[in-house]
Amino acid sequence: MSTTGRGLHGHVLESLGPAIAAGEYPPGSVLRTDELAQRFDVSRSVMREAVRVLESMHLVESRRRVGVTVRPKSEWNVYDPQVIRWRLAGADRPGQLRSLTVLRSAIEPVAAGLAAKNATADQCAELTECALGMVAHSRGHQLEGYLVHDIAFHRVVLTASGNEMFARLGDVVAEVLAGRTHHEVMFEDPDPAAVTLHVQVAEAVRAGDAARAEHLTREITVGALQELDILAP
Amino acid sequence: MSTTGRGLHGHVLESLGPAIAAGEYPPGSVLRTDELAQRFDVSRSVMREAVRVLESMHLVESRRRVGVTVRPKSEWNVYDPQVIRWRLAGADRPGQLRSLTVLRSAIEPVAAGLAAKNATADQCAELTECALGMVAHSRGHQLEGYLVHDIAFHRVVLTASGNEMFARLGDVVAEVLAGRTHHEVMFEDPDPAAVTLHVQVAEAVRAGDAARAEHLTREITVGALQELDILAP
DNA sequence: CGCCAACAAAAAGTCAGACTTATTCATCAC
DNA sequence: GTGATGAATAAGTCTGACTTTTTGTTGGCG
Repeated sequence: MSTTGRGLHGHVLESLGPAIAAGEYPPGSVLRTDELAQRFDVSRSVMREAVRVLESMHLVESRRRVGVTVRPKSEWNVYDPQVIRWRLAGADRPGQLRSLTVLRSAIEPVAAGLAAKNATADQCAELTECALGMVAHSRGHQLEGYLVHDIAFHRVVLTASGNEMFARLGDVVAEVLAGRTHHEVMFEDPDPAAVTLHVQVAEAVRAGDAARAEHLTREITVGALQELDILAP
Repeated sequence: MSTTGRGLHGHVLESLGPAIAAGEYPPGSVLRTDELAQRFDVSRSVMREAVRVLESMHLVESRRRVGVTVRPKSEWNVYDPQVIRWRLAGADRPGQLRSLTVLRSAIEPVAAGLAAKNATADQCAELTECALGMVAHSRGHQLEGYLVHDIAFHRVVLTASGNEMFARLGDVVAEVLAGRTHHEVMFEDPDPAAVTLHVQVAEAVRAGDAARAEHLTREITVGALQELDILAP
């Protein structure tokens, strides 16, 4: 599932990245390339490549004579899927999940509205298929099957919006939904009302009713916010 | 203004990144590290570091025996500020500006609503200061001064929302606003209605009126969409 | 006592070359 | 035609020497 890990430098990243993302090294901490190379038992070339990648994510800054310093969290490229994964794997997973859910609540309704205008016939069909799959797996503890269709549903909506920025949030939404199912309390079957809303969104998109698609999706995201107690009930 | 450029590998990136982002190399194009190193007159080590960064942005993929292949645009990390800058500097600048403006229209109203709940007293003061600055520079071709306060205003709102994901869009919004002023037709003074809206948003945030702040900001973004003919007038 | 300049140390940056490894393609036997 | 064998290729890795920038210190001078 993870995209990195190929090559030695990937291996190093997989170990060092999460550590930094988890705040193990407070902002301003200084790492030396040579020391890191020794610690991970790789050559300086490999370690330098890893540092370059961390630098491109704005997790660290490399300066001559001083070393590799960890940047404050406020400067990180928090939209980098890799960084998101690393943070979700770490200590501030709950906070990260909250931030991302709020982001969802802003993006997805607008995306659904655009999808109603721009979705192709194929995408409409795929959407109803996903919604029906959700219905089919909504009862009797088929959480995994439900999740698959839920993820696919939201991914199609984001893609069908026609906006590339929205489309690229598909992976993020997938992480959030999967996280909710796997790590949060989610032993019971999904809320029937939420399932119905998804079906209705699919209908609205097919009908080209942008306002309705947006409104219904907003109700879905409001539900997601309430689950995390971000909104008052 | 640009964060990259330090070191040889930065120079290479500054040249190769925009070229790829501009679509100069169609998806699937194959580059060889050694050839690139020769072309840019740098050592392989340096070129490898540059390629690693491009790889972390998902602009290219490096595979043994085949080379460095350019990925399809749909896989790029389009939220990477560097990638955004590169694309804004290239041929599909208009499309990029449209995508980002739509993104703004989704994010900023929600951010303003949250800001109304979470903004500190300092942030409220800063906000009104920005709004007043906009008013002060809204007449008599003081576009640069107006822009500075406009950017600051939106940055404060995004930061005051308390959501780190929103906060990190400050730079993106700045790019969009600056782009509109510098490269689009913007010879006349800003729309007085827009200026008023900003002042009112500042008031709503200070008053803690989330719904009003969100609604007013939505009106601002609708105006931005109309400017680009994304919405019917 | 304070300030500026020269100097020395430290760590990243750069380079060149040799070697390893995975992958692909072509060849050949079956 | 299919599957195994092998050679070619380009990335991956390592090492060691060298350069450059930055920082902190030292020492001289006002």
